[in-house]
Amino acid sequence: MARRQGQQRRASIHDVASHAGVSAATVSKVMAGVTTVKSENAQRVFDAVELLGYRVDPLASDMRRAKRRIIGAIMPEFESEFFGQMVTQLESLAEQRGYTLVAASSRESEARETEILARMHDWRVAGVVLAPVRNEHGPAAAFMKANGMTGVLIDRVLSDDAFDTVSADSAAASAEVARELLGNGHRHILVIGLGEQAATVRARLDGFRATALKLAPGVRIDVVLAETDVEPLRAQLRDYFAKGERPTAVYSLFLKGTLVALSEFRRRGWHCPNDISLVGFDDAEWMQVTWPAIAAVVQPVRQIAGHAMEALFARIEGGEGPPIARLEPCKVLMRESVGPPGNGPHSGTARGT
Amino acid sequence: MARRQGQQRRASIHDVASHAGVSAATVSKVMAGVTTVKSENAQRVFDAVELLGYRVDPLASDMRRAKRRIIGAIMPEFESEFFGQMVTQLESLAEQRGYTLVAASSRESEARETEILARMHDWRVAGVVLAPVRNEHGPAAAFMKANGMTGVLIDRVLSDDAFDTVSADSAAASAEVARELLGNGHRHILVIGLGEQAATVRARLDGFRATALKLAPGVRIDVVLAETDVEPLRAQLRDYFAKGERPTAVYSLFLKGTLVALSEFRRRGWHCPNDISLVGFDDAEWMQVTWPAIAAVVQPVRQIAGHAMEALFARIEGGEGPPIARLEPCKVLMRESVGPPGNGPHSGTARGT
DNA sequence: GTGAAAGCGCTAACAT
DNA sequence: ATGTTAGCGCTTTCAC
Repeated sequence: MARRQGQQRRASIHDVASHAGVSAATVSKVMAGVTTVKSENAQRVFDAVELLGYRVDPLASDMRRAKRRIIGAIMPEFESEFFGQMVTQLESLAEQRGYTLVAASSRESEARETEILARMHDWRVAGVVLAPVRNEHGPAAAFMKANGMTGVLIDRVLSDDAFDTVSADSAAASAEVARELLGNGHRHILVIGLGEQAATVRARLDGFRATALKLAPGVRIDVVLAETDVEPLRAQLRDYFAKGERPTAVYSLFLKGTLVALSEFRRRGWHCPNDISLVGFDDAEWMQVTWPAIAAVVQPVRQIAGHAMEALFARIEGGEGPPIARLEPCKVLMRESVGPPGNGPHSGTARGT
Repeated sequence: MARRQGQQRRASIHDVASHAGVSAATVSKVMAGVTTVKSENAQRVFDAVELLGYRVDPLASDMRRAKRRIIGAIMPEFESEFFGQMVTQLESLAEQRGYTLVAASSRESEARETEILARMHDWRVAGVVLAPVRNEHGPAAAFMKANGMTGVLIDRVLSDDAFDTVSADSAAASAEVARELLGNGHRHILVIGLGEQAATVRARLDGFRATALKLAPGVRIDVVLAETDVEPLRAQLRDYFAKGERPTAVYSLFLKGTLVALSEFRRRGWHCPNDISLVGFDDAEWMQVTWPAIAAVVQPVRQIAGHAMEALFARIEGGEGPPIARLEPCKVLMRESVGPPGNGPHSGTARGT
């Protein structure tokens, strides 16, 4: 039987006040936990609150206060484990401080990113956690500066002259990947990535290359970088292998690259680690259960979220001082997709389904 | 050089009014697109708006209006592709109608679910899209009813006597899976799932069983259902195989079950589809690139989100009538993880890494 | 056509 | 210790 939907009017602070026989101001004080209220009156307020099911309207409350207790979060996407976990963390941390998190996805578009930011500014959010599509030099960060917004930049950033930044220590993690691969004896390695996320991809590439060259000056490092999207990368990778290149290991600088690499291996009938080794930046749940399990760099989501919120609230509460750039250490999980080179010969021909 | 963060006061409607030499009421009308304003005055308002960078404060605006243009979305989690895509879709649809989506994760807890809902009620959201942890009979839906909230239930629901519901047609999809597996010759199939999400899991199980039995009355269908969490399921599955059970195919009723099944196969050294076939409810990007690719039921996220929002806005705008229960058709993607049984003998001993 | 007045639900000074 | 007053930024009658 269709119950009628629709909001019956909720009790307001005045309803409570008249039920309790006090003024709205007193109710407000009781709700705020001010102790200077006569305990008898406080009790009457509590009773009325109970009776009427009264709850403070956070919007009306914020309206009067100086700052709104809303934090905005802008992520490039919500579909990956990484950003999903990030939003979950941020939400929970905001909530702990009595703030509401409003999250939005820029869907990898800088234009949308700025639009969302403008809307968050309209909402007069207390602060923003921005995971920019590209890096700290994009239009969104500029908008935040121009409008005096409070914010923290995370993930695809290194450091900024106006905002605190928190990201994974890509360079250090990549250096460790280099040590592992070189230690396994690899001397011809392909690195794949998406170029425009400059900040972090550059750090990952440089960190890898520097350490690899130090450990084995003769190592050959090929790089396949696409500009914006993942499909061009797939095409470039296909060309690369079609030319007859036969690296013994691939290091993918981002999650979708790992998927692309895997699917290209499949097309050619190569198996890890016998035909080729694979390590990816960014871990995912499925990587442990595939055969073979895929080695991956695990980003410390909780630390990034935690330090981002810490920094943000410090600024919201008026904290001064130069911006701080944090790099959080990653874990590198070496799984079965990595082994010594040349365990099995490459099959020279593609043989996919 | 640390630029000072912090909001300089934004222009209010009164600032615009005085700059334009009109009243706030007129500015409000111009912003709302009312046409009865003298075009000369309208122009002066536009100029002032431009000059001051004025934008309506949506919260203050909602304060005065009857209903707030905020939609709440509550998902069990944000970490999976399915719910990530769902939130992205919902956000975009809400935005198209001039609403803001506030999303929150119940983290698979009914207690938290109700808490979040209470907070959304405090926010006086216009409506809620709730993907309940369990099913339509949980405390959250009850809270919504008790408080006269407007809402739509999605995903782990079948139908409700108070709210519109939208979910994937689990039964039909499972029937198709049954046809595929039986058609391949399987006569001993294991179905695994998580029991407490009763609504959909039950539909998936029943849909599968009914069709399987119709096609081959002698088929043996084993069921391993865990109550709440995924780890107990893993344990039960391990016991099941340890007893010497050797089904030729496994149908997992939910994503994490597919991962668990895969990892158990690995422990035992079984490969798909030669040693055992596998189909999972819920698709994921990685399933196409693993070796072998995993067959999966693809839920129509866009349709679910679209119809949910349609139904929700219809109710928000006062639509009456009995609740509608929609079932959206799924796609079943048969991939390499499914083949005829007995292509290769099971290796009787575990041989994992 | 336009503006004055009255709030939405709340809180913060300031009186009392 | 409590109530009164004055708004936060906006919209909406309702006179003019």
